Amino acid sequence: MNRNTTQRNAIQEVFERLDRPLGVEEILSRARKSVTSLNQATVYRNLKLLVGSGWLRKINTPELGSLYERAGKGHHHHFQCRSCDRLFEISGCVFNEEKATPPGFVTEDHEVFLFGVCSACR
Amino acid sequence: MNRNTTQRNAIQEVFERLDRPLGVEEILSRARKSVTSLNQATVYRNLKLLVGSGWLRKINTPELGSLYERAGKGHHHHFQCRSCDRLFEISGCVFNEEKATPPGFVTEDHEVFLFGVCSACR
DNA sequence: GTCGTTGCAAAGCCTTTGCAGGGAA
DNA sequence: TTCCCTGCAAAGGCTTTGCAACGAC
Repeated sequence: MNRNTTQRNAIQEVFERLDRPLGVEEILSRARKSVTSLNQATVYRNLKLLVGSGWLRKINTPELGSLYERAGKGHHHHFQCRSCDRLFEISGCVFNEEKATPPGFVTEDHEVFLFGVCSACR
Repeated sequence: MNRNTTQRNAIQEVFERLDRPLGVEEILSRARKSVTSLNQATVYRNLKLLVGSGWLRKINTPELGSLYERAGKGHHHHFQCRSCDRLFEISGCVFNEEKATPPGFVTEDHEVFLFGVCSACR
């Protein structure tokens, strides 16, 4: 079974504190404030482990590469601010899957990304 | 100015013939049928050139990496078949940007990906 | 004492770039 | 003849993996 390590705890604490989608680089630099020796490979391994255990969800964004967010928030979409390059969670979903699906196709899932300027950058 | 090369012509012909989003690997292998010596670096360079000239558009998909499609088709979205891993263009857009935008945010653009099974695979 | 975990370095993808030769205009 | 374009190989990002030492239990 999984063990409790300071490295993994540091990574999880970063997510709990910031509560928004994060990239590897930011996770690494922030978690290093508590565990100086933290290695990039360790971050990758733990992100994979946390995704596998259902604690994290991986988001493959069109413009920011792969980001990670806490799982279990229900279906939602994301907003990318082109000014500060941060990704925000948009709760709720007003997207009509049925209307958008071409005849003959079967839609199982969908993903929406909005791009623009966030309230803090305006 | 740009010159007319057999390599670039071969690449463009692949798009004209298939008329759907294509990845580098598929472009390369198909274009090689007419230009055997075609190199991967040449494909990358021409794709960038064709995007720059407005002939192609680059699509960064969440699950299939970067694909390219002919530009100038107007705003539309994409459907990814999880059975054959092909990307389809969905004409029209029933997405309400305003409704989806969080208060205080400004949306300039959006992107939608549907996932499921295409008509051919059903 | 186990065996999951870590750091480090090497290796793997995908994409870009330097360079010298080749070809379009 | 010019100089854009190509093939090849090397190099760059990002991510994964092999290995020996380490540490949780």
